[in-house]
Amino acid sequence: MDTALGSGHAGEMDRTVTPRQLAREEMERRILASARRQLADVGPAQLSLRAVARELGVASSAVYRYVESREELITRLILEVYGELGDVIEEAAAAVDAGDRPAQWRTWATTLRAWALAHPYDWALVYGTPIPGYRAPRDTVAPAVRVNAPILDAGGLHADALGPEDASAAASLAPFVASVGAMGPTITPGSGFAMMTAWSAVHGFINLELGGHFVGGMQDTTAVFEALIRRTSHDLGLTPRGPRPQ
Amino acid sequence: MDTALGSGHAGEMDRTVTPRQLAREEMERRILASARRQLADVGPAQLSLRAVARELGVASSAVYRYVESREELITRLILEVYGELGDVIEEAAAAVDAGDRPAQWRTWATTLRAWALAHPYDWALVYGTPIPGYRAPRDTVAPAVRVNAPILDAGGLHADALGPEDASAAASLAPFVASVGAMGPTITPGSGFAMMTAWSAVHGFINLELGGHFVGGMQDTTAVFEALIRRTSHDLGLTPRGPRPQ
DNA sequence: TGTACATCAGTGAACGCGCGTTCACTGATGTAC
DNA sequence: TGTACATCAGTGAACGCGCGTTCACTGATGTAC
Repeated sequence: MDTALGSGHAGEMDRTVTPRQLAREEMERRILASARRQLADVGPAQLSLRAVARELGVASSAVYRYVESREELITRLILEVYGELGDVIEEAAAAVDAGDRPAQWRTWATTLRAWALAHPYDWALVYGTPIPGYRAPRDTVAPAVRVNAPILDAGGLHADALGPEDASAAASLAPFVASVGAMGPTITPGSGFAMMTAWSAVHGFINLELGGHFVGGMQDTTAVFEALIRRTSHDLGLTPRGPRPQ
Repeated sequence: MDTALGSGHAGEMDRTVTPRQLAREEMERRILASARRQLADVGPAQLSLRAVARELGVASSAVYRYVESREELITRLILEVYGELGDVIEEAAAAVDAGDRPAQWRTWATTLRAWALAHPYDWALVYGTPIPGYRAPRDTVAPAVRVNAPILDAGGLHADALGPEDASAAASLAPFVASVGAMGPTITPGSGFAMMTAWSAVHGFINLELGGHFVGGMQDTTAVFEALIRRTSHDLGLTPRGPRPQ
């Protein structure tokens, strides 16, 4: 069967795509997809290569043509999950006026939470309790940053939440301030701190909600989360005043 | 061997404590202790009855004299961990002037974090990613509340962090407000919300720190956490003004 | 275009290990008379 | 105080299952001449 791809006599750079290569890519996709499905049933710690092979109707040893070890499969999953979440977040951010910083913050937070609730095990894989005995490699850092990039771009520039008594906190945040600066926006330690605090609040809320720790305390967690977004939006200096203590 | 315990002729209510009973209690303790130790090595999902038996130098079937199933062992561990954390928190709270609410808040938060860093797997068991397939029973609620009791008592009374646009959040918090009220202090939905937000920020910070998500961003996480405490203390209305955005 | 050799996806058996739970049993401890 | 019986902690073997990883192999696909 002749397709339009890799046309004519095989050039030197543009190698013809062989059926074998296509099959390999397809199988690679299927392995990752099956592992993702399993993740949702049993959690990262119980993820099993044999079960993946079983689901694909293939000898368990066959999987080793594609994956070096269970550990490597987990790493690939983590990368994939970060990548997907990054896509979702970026897509949501793109649908909102880039200059409207409160809207960007709100979008980031609600998208993150919605994704976490829809894919709790994917969430757990990247933001949950670390898997015992598993050590994430370096390649994991870049895709993790992409998830947070929109809010670094969008917010925190006006807040200054550190006072004189927080000097050592300000100093400690230097690496963060520097790495954000390297991405474009210049921020102060104080706004970096406001960012971290808001980030913590959002993560904490999501984790407590997923862990069932709000059960019996809140009727509509979404409504409370929306209020949390408004409040952190003030704290980040994105929205003027609003209700304050005292 | 005659001890002072259960003296004289065996009364009707005050049963003599037999060696068998003592041995049973001792064994019960040893099983839980061994399981706790294992938890720290392999995490909740991999906790194994056989490994506990092995560590105690006992046939694996012997454990079933003390524990109905793996599931029940996990429940017992959760209760024990909540209990211990509750003790630690209460002890710390008692060492601080009960009327000094900012100090109470600070103590609660630093104690919680210190305990989490010292016992990451115990922390994970109760506040981490839920164990796949495990469903916590009801008895788990009361000891969980005890952990948070000191701050419900100590703070949030002055904050009102909800405005008119947060009406549905305020309504949603009714059960929380009611259950805090049942414990003694009367709070408004707004201060309940401030509490939840601060609680989320503290939990989020601890989880992100434990997950290694701050690595490379902060030099001294403790200093930043201290700043977070000061900030949430303002937000709870415990400390007057302080640095503010804008 | 046809043949000879190299590559490599997938097989199936095996190694050596782990797990939770059950069951018939032995022997020590506890209790009633 | 002594004997007869009941309780129950702990044993060891077994059931039936799972796992990650290796290895020699078959047979299809790809490549060089």
